[in-house]
Amino acid sequence: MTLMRMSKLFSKTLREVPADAETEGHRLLVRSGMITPIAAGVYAYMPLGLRVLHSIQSIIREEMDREGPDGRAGQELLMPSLVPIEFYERSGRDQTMAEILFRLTDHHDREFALGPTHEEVFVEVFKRNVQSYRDLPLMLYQIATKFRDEPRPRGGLIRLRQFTMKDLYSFDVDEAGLDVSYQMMFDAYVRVFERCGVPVIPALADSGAMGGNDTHEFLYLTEIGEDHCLLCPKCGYAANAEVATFVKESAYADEEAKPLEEIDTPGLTTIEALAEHLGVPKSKTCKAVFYTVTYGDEGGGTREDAVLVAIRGDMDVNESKLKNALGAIEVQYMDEAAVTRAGFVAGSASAVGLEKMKVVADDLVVQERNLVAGANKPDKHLLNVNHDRDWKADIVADIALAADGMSCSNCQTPMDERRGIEMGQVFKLGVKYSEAFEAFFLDAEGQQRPAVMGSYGIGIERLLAAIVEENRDEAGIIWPRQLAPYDVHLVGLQVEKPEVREAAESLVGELESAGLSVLYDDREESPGVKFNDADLLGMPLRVTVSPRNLDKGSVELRLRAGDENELVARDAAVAEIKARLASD
RNA sequence: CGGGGUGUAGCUCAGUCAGGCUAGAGCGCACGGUUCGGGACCGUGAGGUCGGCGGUUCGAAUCCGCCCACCCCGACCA
Repeated sequence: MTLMRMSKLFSKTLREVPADAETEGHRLLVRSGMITPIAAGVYAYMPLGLRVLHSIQSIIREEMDREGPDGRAGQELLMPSLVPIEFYERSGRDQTMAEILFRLTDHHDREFALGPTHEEVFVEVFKRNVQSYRDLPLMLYQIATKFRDEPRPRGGLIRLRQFTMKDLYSFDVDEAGLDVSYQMMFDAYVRVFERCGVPVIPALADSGAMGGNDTHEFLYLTEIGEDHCLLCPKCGYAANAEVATFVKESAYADEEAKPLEEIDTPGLTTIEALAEHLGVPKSKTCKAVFYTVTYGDEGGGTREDAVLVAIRGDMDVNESKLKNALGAIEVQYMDEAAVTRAGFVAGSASAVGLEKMKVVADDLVVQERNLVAGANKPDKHLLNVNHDRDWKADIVADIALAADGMSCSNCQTPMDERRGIEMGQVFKLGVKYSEAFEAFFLDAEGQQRPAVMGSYGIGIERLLAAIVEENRDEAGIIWPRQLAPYDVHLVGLQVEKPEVREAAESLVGELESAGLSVLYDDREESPGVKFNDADLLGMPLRVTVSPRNLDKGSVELRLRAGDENELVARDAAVAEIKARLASD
């Protein structure tokens, strides 16, 4: 359809916004009638909104199908949403993703999940079709609906429970091949976001429940984002706060160890209060934080344990790093009540004298000398606590959270902390799934080897949300030309007058013949209503046909992104319109 | 899952604290008329299980209990 008459258009614009609209972009999408909320994290996509989603998908398909240097390219297919639970049991993700998995049971008590992601299904299908290295490399993808029972959907289209994802999976003979696939997808993603008019930065990320090694997220930087990342203004280092490293300079490593001393600290249960009372910087203290840790075991079950985490008092624990250091499925912060219940002294805890408890220490705190730490007795702390002498960590690792102003580990420049939304992520998975599913191929030497995999996702609705967030003003959406539902918004004023209607209809015909798509406002509404709707809906170019203009033998053009009206001769209208759109 | 909030017409909301006649407004919608370059105006009209169930009461949108949905903060999250 290259023409839509607004008198026939199913969705209508809203003068008032549903109260629960969240971000400005979300408000505009709802007000413009492009999307309609159905349930928490579930939306209906109306005709105009769907056209944009389709345009986004076309761009993504073009970039996925583009041939790489050695001729490899994505091939599109479609996997089911209904996936037998065994698939996820086999990869262990029925456990690691248990909370977000939508499960259902059929009439024969057979269990299924609504696919939250499809590594398992792709690797199974791969296995059935590939036996030889001659078939590799392969890149398979789909654009399909995913289901995730998010504990808390939010931000309009930012965190949905049902959404569309483009997910591509690469299969290579070895790591070197994976590197090629990964780089290809990385480059393709840069092009996709560029073409969609959304600025992103690739940032180092955590692979989390996906498994695997290298991974980058493509972050759209915005105040409404839920991810935190650290950016180095000098060398360009960019990383999600979950994995961001920074320079840790020890402050007291050179001090002579002094004798341990117990002091009274009545009522001092926070690092701030303690440091202030003693007149020392927070960095001179050692903070103890307790976590309940969940590990997966061989049988597919889980077991829990408690750990004490020691970190310098001026820093916070990075739970992702902690989880990775422990090889755990989950770590859960123990609040004061839980700590007390577990028999520890909240506010005066430390690893000193704590037997048979696993202790994880940040790699900085173990270097420092003569720190202040809890005495594990109410209202008592210890001075001059030293690692090795007074306590010993079972695991020493970088588990500190990077924060604004900390120094870049590449170039020592202070980094900026920013918020962002993850638009897409690329993972080097390695052989985790191919081994679990025995997806082997025979190499040139006749050796059986697991395919080396990568996986690459883009959230389509999230991208839509970012596009609107990025391309708007007070009046409405300003679609980038390549994504606009229609090229031209043709407004007929006083269309009940035959001369206006005839002029508008004939111009519509000419525009269609010229290959342009047209949203034609043929409603009998006042000019204000029509202009405001045109601004709200955001087509790149507005063309006004009215008695006033026709009297001058003209029509009027106005770029949505600009603020100038321009009269052009009716006879030259199509050529002028094409020129305006091309230069937009 | 913890904390907070909201649920009354298609939308935005008032009315609930202090129970009382046919439950209201604006916008939208329908019809008629006047208008026509930035969300016009006049008139007429349709539209409601007051989130649900139960209770208290002569009487419940209003008080009590349970439940549900949605939103916000946190936990959580590829």
